[in-house]
Amino acid sequence: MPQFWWVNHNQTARQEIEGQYLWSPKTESNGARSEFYNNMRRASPGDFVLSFFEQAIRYVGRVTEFAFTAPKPAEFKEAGSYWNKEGWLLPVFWTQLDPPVRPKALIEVLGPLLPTKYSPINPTSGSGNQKAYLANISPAVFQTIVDGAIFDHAALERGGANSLTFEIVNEQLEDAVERQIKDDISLDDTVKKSLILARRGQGRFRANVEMVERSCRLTGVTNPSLLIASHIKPWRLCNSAQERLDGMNGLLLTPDADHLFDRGFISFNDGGEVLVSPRVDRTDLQRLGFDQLAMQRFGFAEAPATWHVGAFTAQQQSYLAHHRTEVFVSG
DNA sequence: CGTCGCGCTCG
DNA sequence: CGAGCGCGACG
Repeated sequence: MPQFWWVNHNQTARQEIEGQYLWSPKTESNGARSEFYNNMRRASPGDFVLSFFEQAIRYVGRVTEFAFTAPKPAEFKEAGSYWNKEGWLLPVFWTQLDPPVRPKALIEVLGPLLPTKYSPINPTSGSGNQKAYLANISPAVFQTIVDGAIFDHAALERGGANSLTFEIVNEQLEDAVERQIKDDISLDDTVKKSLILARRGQGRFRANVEMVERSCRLTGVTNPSLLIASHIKPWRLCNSAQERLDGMNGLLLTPDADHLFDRGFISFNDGGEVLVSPRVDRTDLQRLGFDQLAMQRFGFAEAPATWHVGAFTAQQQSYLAHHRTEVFVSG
């Protein structure tokens, strides 16, 4: 069952609709957790989103990918200057709602349907709630808004095919980092070459990882030609040449395990336990190609959401600790 | 059109 | 308390 969401984004709606995404900081500027920002990680592919700005719902969107870590979009300019530079990017395919729907006009019907906490608008006045960003709403609220207006439901269904995906955005972010590396006069050419090869898990980085890791932690596969040298702390988020080339910042994974790890669907804790993100259920894991070997090896069909894959070194643990911020923890 | 201050809601 | 992707007034 899809979920339904409502986003208040008066300040950035133009950019976010144009770019087919939503972006939020991970926390408030003082570090406090925010239910509305955490909802960015709860939103799943196929969910519906209502876009609220200038006091009306003007667009309807469909989530096309899980959220992932990305810098604050440059096109925001002055808007949200107090937000952190790093946040969640949620790909959403938007279509226009015509005519726009003013919640205030429907507030008598809408009010009782709204949640008592974390509501996107005041249930009696119908005014937008400044505290709110991405708010969870009931199917009834969604239906009430959308009734009477027109949006291209078929386009929303097709939307995923031609909208932003993790691969495309990640590619853009990595390209920008790669340009910085190439322009960095403090790095010599051999280091630059190693750093750029490391992006694809090749060269010196892979050799360094192979000194630490021997097989895929999830599937047990040892054949090097079947394994990818994957960064624990993602290449695009590393802060130095040292981090990008550090063998302790890598794991050897089969491609499907790498896919799940890279997106934060699975992670590892200090004790070497596998953590499965609560936003992914078992059928999702299977659909995403979770290796049959792993299912046999760990009895996944019967097993709890965590299982043990062996100890990590202290340095690996420090990288894993960063990666775990990628894994959504409920509450 | 942008800025400012008043709200309310949340931790 | 302070923080926040709203709102309307005022220029």
